[in-house]
Amino acid sequence: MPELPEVETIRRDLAPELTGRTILRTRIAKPDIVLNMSPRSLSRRLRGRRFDAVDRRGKYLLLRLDDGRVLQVQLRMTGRFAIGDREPDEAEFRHIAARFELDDARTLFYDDVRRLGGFQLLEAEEWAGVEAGLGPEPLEPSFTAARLGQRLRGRRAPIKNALLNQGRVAGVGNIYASEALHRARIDPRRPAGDMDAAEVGRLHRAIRRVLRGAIASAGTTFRDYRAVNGRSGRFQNVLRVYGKEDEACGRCGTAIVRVVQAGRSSFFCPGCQS
DNA sequence: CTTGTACCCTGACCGC
DNA sequence: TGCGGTCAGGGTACAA
Repeated sequence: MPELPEVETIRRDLAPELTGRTILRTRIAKPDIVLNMSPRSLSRRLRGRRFDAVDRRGKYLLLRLDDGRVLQVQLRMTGRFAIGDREPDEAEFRHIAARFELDDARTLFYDDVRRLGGFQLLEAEEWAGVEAGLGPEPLEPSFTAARLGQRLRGRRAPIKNALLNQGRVAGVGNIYASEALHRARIDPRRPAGDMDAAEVGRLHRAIRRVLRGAIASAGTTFRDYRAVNGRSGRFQNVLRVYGKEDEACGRCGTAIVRVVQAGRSSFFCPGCQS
């Protein structure tokens, strides 16, 4: 799925379009994308509701409704949105799973090839419970190097795995974990709790730089990710290790290697990441 | 508590 | 052209 920068890009695309709009009708084409109730029940509860705000927390997109409930969206690997007054380009959006008809004669379309993503309509307290399990938001001022160090203290798991754990830090996924570790010159296999303060400091900086840079580039389109209405990101042009197995490290020239950690690919430079 | 594995689902790609 | 294996920006339910 989209990681934090991709979800943030989608949030910025959707916020001005949805805020203040009312949902006239919801049509669910693929029932398994509604995660905590029946599609009928979701449609019934959304009818007549207005979007008050479009927020993000970690990789969750939060469509806040005027009845205080939150329509929580997880895009996982292949979730996408389009909005318009007609069906989106069929070549790009061929697995439309949900349609939300709005009061301005347009429709919000949700497309998801693999259907790993989906929607949950939550009461405010239910969302608060989910949110309580998430780690700090890495671009907030409250996310300091000391806070990161405290979140990693005592962890024996490899640092790469710890970064993917949303309860440690929210929003970092497989691409940006590898990219941040390369910029911080830290081996992804290092036990998370073993790093000294200087290393944690470098990692903290690197996480923020990478995520900010990726937002400024409207995300990374490595494969499936698209912003609203099919726009690609540009951060793939400046990746340093992700997907670059056997290519020369831009910093030291050593060949980038790929290893598997927790079932996911990690890319790093054995020459300058220790 | 931790850590690893299986699984959800479809499609693209590679070697045979 | 087909077939099987592998892999994919994610996360959860289990078992050990």
